[in-house]
Amino acid sequence: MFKGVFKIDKKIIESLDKAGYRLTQPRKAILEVMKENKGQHLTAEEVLLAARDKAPNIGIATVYRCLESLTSMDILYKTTFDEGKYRYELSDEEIHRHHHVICPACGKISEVEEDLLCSLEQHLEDQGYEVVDHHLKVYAYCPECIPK
Amino acid sequence: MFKGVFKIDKKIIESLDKAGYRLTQPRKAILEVMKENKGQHLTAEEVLLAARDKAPNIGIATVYRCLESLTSMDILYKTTFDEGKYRYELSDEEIHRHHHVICPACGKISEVEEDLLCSLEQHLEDQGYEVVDHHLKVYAYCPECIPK
DNA sequence: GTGAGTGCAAAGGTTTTGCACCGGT
DNA sequence: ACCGGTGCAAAACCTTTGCACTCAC
Repeated sequence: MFKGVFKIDKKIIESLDKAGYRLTQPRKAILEVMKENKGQHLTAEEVLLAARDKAPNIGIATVYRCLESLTSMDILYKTTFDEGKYRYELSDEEIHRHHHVICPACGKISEVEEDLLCSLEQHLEDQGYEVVDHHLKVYAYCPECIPK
Repeated sequence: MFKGVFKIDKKIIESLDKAGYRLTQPRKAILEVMKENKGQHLTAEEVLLAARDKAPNIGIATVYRCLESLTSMDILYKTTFDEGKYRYELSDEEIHRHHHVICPACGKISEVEEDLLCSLEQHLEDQGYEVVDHHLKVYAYCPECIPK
């Protein structure tokens, strides 16, 4: 078991341990960065820059490999907002489903809390599907950007 | 006005003309390909291969440039299913909103007809947003792929 | 001590861009 | 005839991979 770690949730440490992953300096740095930016959607490049403060020698390949393994463990959620690159966010156990509102003008991304898709998922399950996850992106001008 | 074109919808021809775009051989080929594959989600590469039958000298750069301009005119819809590349489909005026069901096992993409998001959009508009579009992706094992 | 994990650099895949030429209007 | 559009090749990006070295266990 790993010792002397306080900045990262015990639950995450245990998941890593259970999956046989070592808690290395780069992984620690990345987890801290993701925790410090909870609710944000970071690119690999952004994670790299922030992680360099904690682990100066970290390289982009390591960032990608760590983000990938953390995503496969459901510690992170990987998505894209159609910009030609991926973004990662810390998974929140309370909110498994992802609802994002994207403003076409300022690009701000906010979260919608409501889960109003239960009936749709029920409908699919009635047809023999087994729903695993969903991702809803709503494109909407935010109050500050509404065009006149 | 363009003459001698029958394979492409008059409405699309008029849109192109009104926007000042010429109806060139490559654009014609691409529009035909998209029409022949209505309901499918094609990559630029797939469009290129299919378009070569109609315009043998067409290059990938032209495909990207055409797909881009057609997308900006809302003739095509551009999206991604998190594979590291974009896919394009012919826009359907009757269905402005995009609901896709993606099977994690076989990768098949099907469409959901229902629009069950009216209440969510109403909720956002009450908060001062102006909803423009949305894209819902549901990840669900299709009946043939349900794991035992 | 051992092998998972790392850092670097090179490669891979998709998309964009520069530029001279072509072809729709 | 004009100039938007094209084709080719090169460049730009983001992401992945190969390999020798390191460090968490």
